[in-house]
Amino acid sequence: MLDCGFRPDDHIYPSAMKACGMLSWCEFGRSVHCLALKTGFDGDVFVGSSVVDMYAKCEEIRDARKVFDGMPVRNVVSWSGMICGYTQLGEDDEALRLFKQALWEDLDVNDFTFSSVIRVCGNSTLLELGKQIHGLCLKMGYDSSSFVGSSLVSLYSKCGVIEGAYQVFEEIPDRNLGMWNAMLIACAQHAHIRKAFDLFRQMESVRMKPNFITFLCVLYACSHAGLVEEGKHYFELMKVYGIEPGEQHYASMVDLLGRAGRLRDAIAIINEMPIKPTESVWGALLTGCRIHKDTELAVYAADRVFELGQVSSGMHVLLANAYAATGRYEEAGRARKVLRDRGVKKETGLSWVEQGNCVHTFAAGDRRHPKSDEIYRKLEELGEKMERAGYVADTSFVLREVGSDEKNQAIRYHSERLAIAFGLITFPPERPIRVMKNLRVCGDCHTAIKFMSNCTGRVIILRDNNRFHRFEDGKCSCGDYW
DNA sequence: CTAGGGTTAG
Repeated sequence: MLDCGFRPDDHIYPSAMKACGMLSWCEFGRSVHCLALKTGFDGDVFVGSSVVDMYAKCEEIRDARKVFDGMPVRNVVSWSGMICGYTQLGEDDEALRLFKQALWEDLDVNDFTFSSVIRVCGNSTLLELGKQIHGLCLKMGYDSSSFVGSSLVSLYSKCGVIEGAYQVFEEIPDRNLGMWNAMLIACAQHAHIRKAFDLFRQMESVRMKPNFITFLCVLYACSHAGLVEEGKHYFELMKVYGIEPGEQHYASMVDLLGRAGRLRDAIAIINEMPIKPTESVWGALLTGCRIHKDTELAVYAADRVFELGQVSSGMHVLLANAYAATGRYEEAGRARKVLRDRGVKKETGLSWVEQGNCVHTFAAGDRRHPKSDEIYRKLEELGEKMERAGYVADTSFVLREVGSDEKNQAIRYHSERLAIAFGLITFPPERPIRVMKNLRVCGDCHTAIKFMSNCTGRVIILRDNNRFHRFEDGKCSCGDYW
């Protein structure tokens, strides 16, 4: 067009920008942006908004912000684009700050804006803030949108309030695929397996066509319940719907079979894959190996990961832990040394609990919390009760070679226990204690928390890196399969 | 007379 001597106008620039953003063609986008500046279109709100979006999609958020700040006129699209840009990069704080500023400046936010900002709350498990924004949404009449609805379903689910997710789902009868998928994944995370299968049937009966994400959701549900046959059924069903299984579906199947102890079947799936197995596929196998203590196979899988030339810290930790779990501390140490030499950091285990507008975070053995003394006293006191009820600490989950006293100490103060104790001394008895953790809960803590729920009569909801555990009356919703 | 920019689910 330019070669033919035509000049782009205020309609053409946004389209060109959109294309650059979708392709992540940052440099090309920058040139078009320059041309818009030179030809005097930079003051146009459509052009400006599209430039903001283009830079945000190219992960050049600072350039996006520079353009945003320089816009003479901004509207709801410009604000939403900027907020959404921050959410896509995981800059949750900045997204929320901007949203607040938009409200402060009396700008009308709409369903686009709400959907983005609710997602932020979900990602950061900010239940209280999320609820407030949900309320605002109702007040402003944006609560019937499927986009807002799926963000809300996901928010409540991620924050451990599955009832809230169901309620939002029921209240929005006009559901699109994203909303069904959000509800499905919520069921999977909370181990409401029959409900997940029900939903899938309902989708079929209302002729909502599942997509590749839908199948990831149901496979995930099967994996969490150890339902191998059902998983195979859905995997086969993909063909009927004409959906080619991707890397993630294979990883899911390997995860399902591996967790269920069918490690040979898992290997068979990998061998039959028409595409090259990726790190996540081998990672799923490693997880199965760890659970079922098959160190030989774990080493084999780890070797394959090394061949891919990729290093992610989780992968090395899996290998190191596989060695340690069978008492081969020397090799575990060697694996850790590889981690250190390559500068890979193991993620610190953290647990957090939300109270009002605060998030209280704990690490294992942490004494930094102002209420530390009270928390540890609570754990001591509760520990005695638990032991009288039959709890015995299982120190095989301590993955370091230390004396048994030290092991006992290490395991008593894992981060989730500190967070739960904080909840016990802070929240009224009828309120469930919701704790989030970034790593997998260890077997001993899982047992201990069952005793805790029994000895205190409290409902404890713990999210680990993978799923939710709901402890009540000495039992866990995962049925001890996780 | 028409036309352009921003969202969800893993």
